[in-house]
Amino acid sequence: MAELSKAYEPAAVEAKWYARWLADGCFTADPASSKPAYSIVIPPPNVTGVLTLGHVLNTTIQDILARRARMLGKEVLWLPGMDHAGIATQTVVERQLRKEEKKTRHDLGREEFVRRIWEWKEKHGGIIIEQLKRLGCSCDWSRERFTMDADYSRAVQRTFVDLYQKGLIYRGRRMVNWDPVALTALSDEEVIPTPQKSALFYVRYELVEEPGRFIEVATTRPETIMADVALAVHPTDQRYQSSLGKKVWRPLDRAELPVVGDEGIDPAFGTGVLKVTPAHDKVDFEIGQRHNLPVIDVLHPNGTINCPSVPELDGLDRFVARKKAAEMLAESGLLAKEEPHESTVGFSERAGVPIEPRLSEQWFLKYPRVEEARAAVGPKAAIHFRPERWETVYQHWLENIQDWCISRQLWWGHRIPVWYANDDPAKLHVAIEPPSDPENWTQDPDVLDTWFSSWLWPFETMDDATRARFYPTSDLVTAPDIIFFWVARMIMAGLEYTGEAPFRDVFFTGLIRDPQGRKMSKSLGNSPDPLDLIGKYGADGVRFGLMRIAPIGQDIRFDEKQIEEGRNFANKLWNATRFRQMHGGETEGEINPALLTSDDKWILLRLDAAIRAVTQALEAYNFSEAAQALYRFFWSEYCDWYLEASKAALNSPDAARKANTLAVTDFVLGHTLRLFHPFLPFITEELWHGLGFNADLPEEQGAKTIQFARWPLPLDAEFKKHYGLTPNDEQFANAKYETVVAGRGLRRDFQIASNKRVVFVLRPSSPLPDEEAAVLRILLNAERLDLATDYQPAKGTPTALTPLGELYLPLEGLIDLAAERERLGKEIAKVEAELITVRKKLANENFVTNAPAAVVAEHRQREKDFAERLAQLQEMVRSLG
RNA sequence: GCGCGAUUAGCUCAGUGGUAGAGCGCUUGCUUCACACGCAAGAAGUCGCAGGUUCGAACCCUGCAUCGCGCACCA
Repeated sequence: MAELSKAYEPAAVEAKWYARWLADGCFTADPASSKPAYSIVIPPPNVTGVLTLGHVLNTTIQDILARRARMLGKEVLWLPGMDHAGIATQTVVERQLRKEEKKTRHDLGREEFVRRIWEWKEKHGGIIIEQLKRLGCSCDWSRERFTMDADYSRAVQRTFVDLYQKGLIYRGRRMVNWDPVALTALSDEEVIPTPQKSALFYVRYELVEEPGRFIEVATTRPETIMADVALAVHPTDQRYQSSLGKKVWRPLDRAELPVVGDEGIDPAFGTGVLKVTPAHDKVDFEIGQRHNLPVIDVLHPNGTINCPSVPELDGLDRFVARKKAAEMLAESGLLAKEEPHESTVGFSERAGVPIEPRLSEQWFLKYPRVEEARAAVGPKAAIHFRPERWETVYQHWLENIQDWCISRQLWWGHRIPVWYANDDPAKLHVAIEPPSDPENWTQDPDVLDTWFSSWLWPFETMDDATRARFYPTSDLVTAPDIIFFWVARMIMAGLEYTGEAPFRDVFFTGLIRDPQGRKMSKSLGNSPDPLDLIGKYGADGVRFGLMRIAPIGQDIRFDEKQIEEGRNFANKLWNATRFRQMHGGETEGEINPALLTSDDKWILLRLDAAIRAVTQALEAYNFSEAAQALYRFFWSEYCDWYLEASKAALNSPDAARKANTLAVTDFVLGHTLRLFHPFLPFITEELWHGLGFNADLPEEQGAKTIQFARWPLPLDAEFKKHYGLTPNDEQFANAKYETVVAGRGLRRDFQIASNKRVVFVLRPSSPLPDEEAAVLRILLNAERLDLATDYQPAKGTPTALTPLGELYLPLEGLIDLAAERERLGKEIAKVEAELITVRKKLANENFVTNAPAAVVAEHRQREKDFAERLAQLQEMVRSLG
């Protein structure tokens, strides 16, 4: 056994073991293995991404699942990879290009720009992969995938062609969400509705037929007036009956517009009149369609005004133009008023600017297998969501699903596999391979939405042998904000292309917030760098700290303090193990049942309870509960009680007794390390070897690495019988520990420092073996513990009633009748209060007749105990005189 | 407007019908031969509010309030 340092130093340990695991191929999944399969695909992080706490939470959970599955004897595949992240990546490289070379992507041209992105990817991409390794993630790196890999790209294009041939993909001129910064269309899901303070402008439109009479229209967008093609009112609105069918003059860019009636108008909003601008609003576009109105587009793709007939506005940015247009209206007396207004505006998820509804030619997908996808998720269906409430959200989205705009006006991504004939653009060639006479065709310039590739991730990342073995995957761990983007779409793609649901259990994590409850964000700077945390506290500390506070599906308030606790816990584990090591010897083998102490039996029973609790919590995906159970067992039960109590045996001259205690210690530690391993992979591996638990094990069961050691099973009835573990043992040990607490209480009450060696006297209620007294003495940090059935304390000697008898702390100079009387008085008051509560309950006939018998019996027992105790305490007071 | 979640000790959170819990923080005492990233002993809560069901409610039901999140609307 190598000697362990005083404090756990994670850095070297982590680096050493991760390298060893990789070298030994521990994470590599073998499709030929005969073990049952377990698989997870990682939600592929963006190639531009760096590790966030959200990733840490997410991947730690996946690692726990994967490592536990290995310990359960499964063949595990945790398949990692990255997403090419169309807009994000293109934006990063464009920014760099502008900064370093003062060029745009158009200066380079498409081919060169894409080459630059690949260059960037090789150089800077995938930082996050190295960071995941630091965290200890047991991914099968030999199978790492990228959504732009050649064969993956081919699969994406094949999917496009297939869906086109099935008639599900079509091209159309539609209203889409336009990002005027990234200059591309977006899907509805990429638009974030955001409340905005703006202004409502009341604009006066003069009636053509009745000069001098005006209709007032409330609008938030005066800069689009030039694109107005009508005014609309509700057909039954009494106020405007006389205007229906008449015409009005359009301000700014003077023209005659009809006044139409449309059911879609809300008479209660503004003045009840809507200016119809089909080119720049989805609802207006629909009204325009219904009334056969023209479409006038007055915006350039980048959001500047395109209206040469109004030179004052032409070329201005849309927001500058808004102010200018309002000023112009005011000058010409057509602005009745302007009032503050709050409305919700759609923002581009990526560029962070308001999107612009825009009519354009795009590719759309009519989702396949919608009904099957709905049926596939539910309590009794193939896929189960945790927490279950997300199933409602999923169902609701699928119920109201709209066609998916899948084309993007970007250069970085999977090129749409469509060619248009040069002599007839309506003639299409839709195939993975270009036409045989490419000079006569032009390929569609657009690429596909990144999610159109991600939705194939669970199966297109696997080769045939891997897929045959590991698909469908077992668990998916992700955040609920991508239910629509990713989870739902993967289910549909899985059903369409594999005929199966792509996973069984989906675990949704919570969101990590800062201590004030705000979302972590770059702009707030409230997001700590997980690598800094790992450097400071160790990967195990970060993992355990986070797992302990991550309740099922609830948002998490992050505080570095919690990570510090994780680190402290790892250190505790380290030192408790070091204590074992200091008592030398090789790992002990068989436990001799005849030599077991009550403490030994107690800790074995506690271990049994911990194994059950941890296993049960993990099976329920309740990671924080599992971490709590481990924490409590190891720190409060093993370290605080067992380890201290075992010092009695370890310091005794009886070698057989000492060896047996070490055997129990080794049994408990060996099990504990395995229970901890999914949470704390590095330190448990180090200690597993440091203490030699790997010796004598077959290779597939932990000789080389603890990750293949068997997951602990609860102690079965046979084991308990063989070692004579009964509830009585547990009760006796508990009585002993209660006695210790009472004795320490006496110290406190009489202000005796905890390090001062004192003499305690116990008048035992039943005979107490010497070795038990020795344990009491050590736990009380006493010079001596005298057992005396006939002990006559001096009047006023501090006395505590304990389950093992009366415990005295006789010290010269401490005898203080008044103090002792007061102390006893307080205790009597406490017991009396409890007694009253219990008696009240028992006096209630309804309770006695209706409550379960066991509950009533329990109350009766308590009444008896309290009454007895009270009598004893009163007797003690009386004896003080 | 509709829906979902939260509300328990100063803080972060467990606790689904039978004596209110943990960690941190706080107070006090300890460099007790594994650990000061520690040990021991404490103080600390009308379980958001109001009704109801029940012998009994933090827990079940109804309503309300506050905070957060979705969806819809948004001229």
